[in-house]
Amino acid sequence: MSKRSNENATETESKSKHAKHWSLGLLESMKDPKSIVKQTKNVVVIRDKYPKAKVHYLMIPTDSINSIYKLNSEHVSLLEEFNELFEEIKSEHSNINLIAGFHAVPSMQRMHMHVISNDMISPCLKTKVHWNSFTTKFFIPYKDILSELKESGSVKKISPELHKSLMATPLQCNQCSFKPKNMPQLKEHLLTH
DNA sequence: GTTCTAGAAC
DNA sequence: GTTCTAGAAC
Repeated sequence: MSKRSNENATETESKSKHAKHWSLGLLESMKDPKSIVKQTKNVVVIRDKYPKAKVHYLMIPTDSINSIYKLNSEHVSLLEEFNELFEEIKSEHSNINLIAGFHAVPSMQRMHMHVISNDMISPCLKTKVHWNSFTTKFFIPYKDILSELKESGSVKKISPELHKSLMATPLQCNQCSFKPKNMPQLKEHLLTH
């Protein structure tokens, strides 16, 4: 079958004017019982649709907060609830190293905190951008966001130049000094940890 | 965010 | 010739 006819076959759902933009996907997942891991009045925890490690959850506020850059001092208590849920999740995964943080430049709408294991073993981890999103300063630890919010009442954006340079960071294992030549070599190496 | 694929890198 | 990466997607 040609590529063109493939596109036509799914045109109704993928190309119509009413199709939802991909960046709104988290709002759909938040409502999907199959994605939900746990839920409180203020927060929903879902499984990442394309996990980049053995454990990869997203913690999302029920309130319509578009990103960390919309946070103000009144959201400190929300972030403190995030930490309580993070501690709860850690206690449910006793032998796994979990880290919590935010992407400096998120692609998906609705503020979301990544809770991810440091093994980084997953078929969905494919590109240098994936890797650098979790292993460079592009990944802002939860505690950094909380203290910046407490100290200045908001979270400052990074410059496009810094964004570009972080994404271009040479590959470096997150658990040792190994510097892989390419992604396949990195993925092979991760299996040895 | 993912998919696809041209052309760079090997 | 095959593997791998990076940029377009209307």
